[in-house]
Amino acid sequence: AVMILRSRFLDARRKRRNFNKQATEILNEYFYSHLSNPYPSEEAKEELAKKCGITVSQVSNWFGNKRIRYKKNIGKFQEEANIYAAKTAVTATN
Amino acid sequence: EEENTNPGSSASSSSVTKEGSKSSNSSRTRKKRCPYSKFQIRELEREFFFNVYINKEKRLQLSRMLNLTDRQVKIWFQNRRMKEKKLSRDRLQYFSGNPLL
DNA sequence: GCATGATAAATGAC
DNA sequence: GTCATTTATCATGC
Repeated sequence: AVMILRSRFLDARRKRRNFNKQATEILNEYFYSHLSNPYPSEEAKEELAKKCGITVSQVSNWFGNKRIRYKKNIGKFQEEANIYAAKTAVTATN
Repeated sequence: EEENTNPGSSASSSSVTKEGSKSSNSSRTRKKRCPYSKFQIRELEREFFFNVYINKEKRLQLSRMLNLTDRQVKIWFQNRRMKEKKLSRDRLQYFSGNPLL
């Protein structure tokens, strides 16, 4: 029994699984609404993790990857940026 | 699998002039990340098993054997300790979740 | 075939 | 020393 759990834990680590659409939505919302400083605090990470149903480490990984990949090719994310900018504009202006 | 010889990653030859030196740049050029070979990893892991903290003496010895700088060995142990800590955290979180069983 | 999440070297703050 | 991070690389999904 323990062996099963252990093996499942070991190979479940590096085997990648995409996050569900809702989680990605939440993460992107935060990222593009904090584009000038996309560094969530520890508390913010915990909250995001809870809302997304993932671990804090996964949140950190996501932001790390997002930051550098965005920086490396801003053009590729322009459309995505506009989408989330419009989405959060409502709350920003009100 | 090759083992990096010069960290400067610069071109060939000469080299050993106290690499890096600072002729001008203090740190503008970040060293390119180069994955270590299986052999290097095995030896590092072996030492880590005996000692999570490595002394300066063994560090120098190990760095020579693996053709790495002391700084690289030092950094490797630091990263390895962080990895161990994270593994413990994940393990705890995973088993506490009790998804099945 | 790239997109994406996780991990491995390397840096810097403290 | 720890630790968040940057960056490249790895491994997988699709």
